[in-house]
Amino acid sequence: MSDHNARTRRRGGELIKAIHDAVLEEVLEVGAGRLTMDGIARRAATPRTTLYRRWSDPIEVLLDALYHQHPVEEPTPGADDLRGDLIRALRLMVEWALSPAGRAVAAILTDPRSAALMSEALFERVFANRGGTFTRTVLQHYADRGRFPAELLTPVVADIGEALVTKHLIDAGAPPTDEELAAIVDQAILPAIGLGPRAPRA
Amino acid sequence: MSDHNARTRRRGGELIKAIHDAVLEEVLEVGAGRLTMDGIARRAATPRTTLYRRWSDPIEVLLDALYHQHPVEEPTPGADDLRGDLIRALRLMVEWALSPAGRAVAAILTDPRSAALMSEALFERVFANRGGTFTRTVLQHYADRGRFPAELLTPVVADIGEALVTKHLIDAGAPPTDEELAAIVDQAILPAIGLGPRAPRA
DNA sequence: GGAATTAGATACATAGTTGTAGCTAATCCT
DNA sequence: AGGATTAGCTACAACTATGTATCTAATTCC
Repeated sequence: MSDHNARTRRRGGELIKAIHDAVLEEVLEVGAGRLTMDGIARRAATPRTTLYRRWSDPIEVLLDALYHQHPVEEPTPGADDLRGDLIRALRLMVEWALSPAGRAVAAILTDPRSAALMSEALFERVFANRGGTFTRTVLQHYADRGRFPAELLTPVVADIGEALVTKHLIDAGAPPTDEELAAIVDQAILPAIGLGPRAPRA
Repeated sequence: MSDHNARTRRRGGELIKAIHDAVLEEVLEVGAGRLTMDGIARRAATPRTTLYRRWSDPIEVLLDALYHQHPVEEPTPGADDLRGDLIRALRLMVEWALSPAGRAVAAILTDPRSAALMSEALFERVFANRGGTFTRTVLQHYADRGRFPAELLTPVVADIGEALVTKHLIDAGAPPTDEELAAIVDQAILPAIGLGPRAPRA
């Protein structure tokens, strides 16, 4: 019961969460390169001194915020619907990519300073739920059940869906529609696992 | 013959080129968000005033530099070697992506300020030689010659190669080797145009 | 209830970026 | 050769971010 409705003094976890939220908002607005302690502090409505007590520069704050982000939902393969499960997996990925955390990761990856500071640990944590897990989880599930030859599930094949979704986000600047996700599944992923270009139904 | 060996005063085109080169170097080092007139001017060894005479802020300089970049080499489909031509097309793309211009584009796309200022014209100019042309040119060539059903050459299919190369660059932080390019062609592109996962030779 | 902790409000000297201005001198053009 | 451009140089005032220091007061913990 730490948050009745009082505008009292924040402390510990509550304060840190507010700061984490602030960096993620800030990075969306100004980009990773233009993050400042000042900007973050203003947005979190806290004095800069509070930031310096915990972090030494803006990128540290950002990386820390990402590190404490909730992991993304995992795709859970359902009935016996490979095609549908793939589409759902990609939809999950789109959702993540559009979230503050997802967009912050994009900002970090192309910022020289931030990228250099990104630890192995964070890389794992962030990419485990992004780098190829969405689609791979589903494909693995159906490969294990013999719906297609397991040796076709190569690293390249596991990446096809995520790669195309990422490219769409970059090129179009907008998330792919469900039809576009379906096209990716039908025209790129399914053919690669031997379910020919003309076999939309799994 | 404007450049004997004299370290005389630069002017017009020569000066502008030096400035363009400077921004592209600068953006690689500090990122799009941390570009400053000051930094660019220092690197180009010219007073800031010279910059202000032409551009109003660092991002303008960067976008202008990109706009005047030489267009990338186009893939030229050769003998009758679809697979080889695809690999060569992707190799061209990797080359471009690693160039100053290619990396600058990546920096711009995830920087809120820069992205907002990127004009339609520049987007076209830059993406026409990137967004999907490498692989598409080759595929179109062979589709026209009936090497595979033309209706399989959808937008999604034309993007597969570029998407996977991009993803590799991001995830691995390094360019794909020739073997990896071959895997992309064999396991993702060729199956999508009906040349099954097990048919490495075109 | 009292001590320890920790957020909030200043304040400040330093440093870097920004636009602009004024002058000098090299280069181009005819 | 002479006039018009335009780069190079220097300076400056306004602003912003950086770290640090100091003091006050809210909250937590025992």
